[in-house]
Amino acid sequence: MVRPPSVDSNGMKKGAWSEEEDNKLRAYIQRYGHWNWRLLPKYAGVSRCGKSCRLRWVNYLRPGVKRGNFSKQEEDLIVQLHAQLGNKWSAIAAKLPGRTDNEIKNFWHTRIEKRRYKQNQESKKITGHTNEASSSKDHQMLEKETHSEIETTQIESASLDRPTLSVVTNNPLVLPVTEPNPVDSWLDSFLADTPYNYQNDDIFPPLSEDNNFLYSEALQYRELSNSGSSYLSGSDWTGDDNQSPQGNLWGNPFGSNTSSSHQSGSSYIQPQDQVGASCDPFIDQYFDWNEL
DNA sequence: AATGTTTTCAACCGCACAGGA
DNA sequence: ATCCTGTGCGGTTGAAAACAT
Repeated sequence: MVRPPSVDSNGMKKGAWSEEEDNKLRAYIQRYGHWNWRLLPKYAGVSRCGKSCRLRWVNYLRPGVKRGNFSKQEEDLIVQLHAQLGNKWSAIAAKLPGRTDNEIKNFWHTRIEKRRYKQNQESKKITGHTNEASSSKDHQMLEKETHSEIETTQIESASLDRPTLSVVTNNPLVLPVTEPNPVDSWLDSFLADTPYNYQNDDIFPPLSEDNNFLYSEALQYRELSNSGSSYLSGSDWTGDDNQSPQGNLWGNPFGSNTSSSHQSGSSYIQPQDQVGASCDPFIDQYFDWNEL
């Protein structure tokens, strides 16, 4: 049920993710967090646009993401929340631990909405009402109907806030971002299940020439960045325009002045301007920036 | 067993918004 | 005040899987 892999005009892969890509992305984010989605794929060694990486992480790789059928309780909650919030899938997802907005959206359209459509059609047959509207229009109307039907339903404020992610690392360059339980428990379970031991530096996939940030390229970045010209192509998610990157290209997200905040339920390391280091601590192991 | 149809859901796309320069 | 960039969201797509004939 996934799109076959393909490569766009910018050399970016599209379509289904391979296990190798998943492992690279997961390993990188587990270690460093997602400090900049646009630049992240380069450092992580995946030929994907940042937007694709974010989506893959958020909807599939992120620890704690539940897969499989929705329980009756979850379904009821979705119905109730949709009545309150409408198509605010991310807001609904925030109340269902482990469920993503994409998954809930799909669930709504393929199960709940369809079931109601059928029920609606059946009740119309019984009451003798006919409807000449096209099926798609019917669908849209149904959504409005179902929305208004339960609009008055009052629900208890669900205290099921999605747990947030801890960035787990033992790299001294990375400030650990820790969250209170129950985060640790499910994250530990996840780590135990994964093929890599992400807390072990020796096992982390090493830099390689063909899939990571190259030394020469780093020099080029730095040179052009300092001169104020744009080097990177494809700053948009889709990678199909040529806007120049803004700021922080050489910021060190792992430095002493790193701060963190939370966005969409995960720890988010905010880069701070700090000339003298690359965005990737690995690069710093290989050469002395002061000599450049 | 072969073929056609429907269902499912991962992934794509474009837009809007926040925040920094 | 304006522009630019990064990010997140919601709608849509499309191919595999499941089901029906």
